[in-house]
Parts: sequence; structure tokens; C-alpha cells
Amino acid sequence: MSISDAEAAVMEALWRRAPLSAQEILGEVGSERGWQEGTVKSLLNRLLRKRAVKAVRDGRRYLYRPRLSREQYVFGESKSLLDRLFGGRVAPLVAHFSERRKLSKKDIAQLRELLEELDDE
Amino acid sequence: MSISDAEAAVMEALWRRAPLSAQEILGEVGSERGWQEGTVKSLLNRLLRKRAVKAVRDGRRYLYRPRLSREQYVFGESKSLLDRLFGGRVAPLVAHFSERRKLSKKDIAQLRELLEELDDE
DNA sequence: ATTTATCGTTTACGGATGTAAACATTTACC
DNA sequence: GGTAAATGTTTACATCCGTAAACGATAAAT
Repeated sequence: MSISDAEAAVMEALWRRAPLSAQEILGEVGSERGWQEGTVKSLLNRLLRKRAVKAVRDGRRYLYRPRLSREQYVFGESKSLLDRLFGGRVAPLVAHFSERRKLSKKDIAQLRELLEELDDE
Repeated sequence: MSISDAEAAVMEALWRRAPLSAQEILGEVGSERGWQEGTVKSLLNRLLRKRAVKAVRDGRRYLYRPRLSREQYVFGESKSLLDRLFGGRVAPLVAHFSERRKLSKKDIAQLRELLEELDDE
């Protein structure tokens, strides 16, 4: 069962800070996405069913926190993209962006550093 | 209007070789995905509506070819992932995989080469 | 000419998604 | 204690997606 786009926006809020109530999540993402209260409630319920968040009662409301980590999510999404489009490997993606001149100076510097660190192992 | 997963499988066939008839596309992807004829026809129609392929009559049938290039598609998908999960930059994705030891030797070698080539510009 | 095989076009249908209203329940206030 | 505010739960509804069958038109075969 996968996390949809809208659901991921709720997760992002919880990954930034948790636990949060439905109200607080609305505060975090509502204006940005133009969501009403009901929308957040629905998404939270779907995320509960998908076991991506857990809820603990706090007085009359619930406080939600991630059960799925951002790491897990990011890895899953990235791997799926690499598998579908780049033969499951990282270098071809970087090459693709390099050819399109979409590597920033910062990217290049960081990649250099990264590779140097890999030397020391 | 975005290309769905199933639609992308049809596109992949056309990117490998074009033009192809619906029958030929079925031959290319049908067994692999377990599709019937009607499925391919529907997908082709959706791709036509999305203007991702064009069709030219050939006798009683049509021959289809991509209108959207694989480059464009791959770039769009990749950029969307990077924007959503890595602040729009490439290096953090590579770092993410590096931390998880998911860089193959081949990846590392290719990345080194790539960065050296970037020097010469 | 009539039947049949071959294509494309239209319609279908269940499940997921985006978005939310309606309803129910609990608690706080008058 | 009754009413209003706050929360969660259920239901809704349009669109997209995966998958395909039904229908229609046209060309080929007899």
C-alpha cells in the first residue's frame, strides 16, 4: 500500500515535528495546500489504515506521529524511480542531469567530497 | 496531464522501436504484463488524448510513435522526485544511497569518471 | 453479396485519490 | 441540565487508473 501525494504532505509535517494534532497539521499544511479541516481528517484516517502513522489519545483529541520513517519512504520512492528509469543504478541518473547541465556547483562539490570519503573505506 | 505507470510501459515499447501497431505493442509488453488486447487499445487512446503519442493510418490500422521523448519524460519524473524529496538537488540523493551502501562499484567508478570529465570544461 | 476476421472506438467497473460535507460524540459553558 | 464548540467517524463524489468487454466499421475471404 503506497502513500499518495496528498498523504505525503501530511507525513512531511509529522516528519518535521511530532506528535501533532489534526488541527496542528492543518495549521502546518492547510494554507499552503488550501485544505479544509475535513481533508486533513480524511488523509489521517487513510494513513492510519495504511499503518503509516499512529495515534495516541490526548484528552478529547488524538496526537499523531509517524510510524513510517522518512528514510524508509524516501528510499522506497527513490529506488522505485531508479528501477523504472535508470536500470536501478544511481550513476545514470547523475549522468542524465549532468548532460542537461542541471548539476549545481554545490552538487558537484558535494559529489566530489562524497567520493573522496568513499576512498577512505 | 501525467503519464501513468501502465501508460509508461507502452511508451517504453515505443521508445525502443517505433512506429508500432497496437498488435505489435501487445506483442512487446503483453506477455510481460499479462495484458489483453483491449488494455493496450485503451492505453493508446489515453496516450493520444494526452498527446504523448501520435498515430498515422497504415491501411486498416494505425502506427503509433512517441510524441513525448523518453528524455523529456525521464527528466520530468526525476526532477519531480528530486524536488519533492531532496530539495531539488542531485547530490543529496546520491548521499542518501551512499549512506545506505546502495552504490555499486560500477556506480562509484562512473561517478568518478563523470566528475573528472566535468573538470575539462 | 454475405460472412468473417481485424481494427479502432465507446463503455464499464472496481479501487485509489483529492477534497470535503454530514453526522456523532464528547466536553465546556451558561 | 441543555446547548454550543471541538473532535473524530462515516459517507460522498468526481476523476484517474488498471483492466477489459462490447460495439461498430471495414476489409478479406468464400
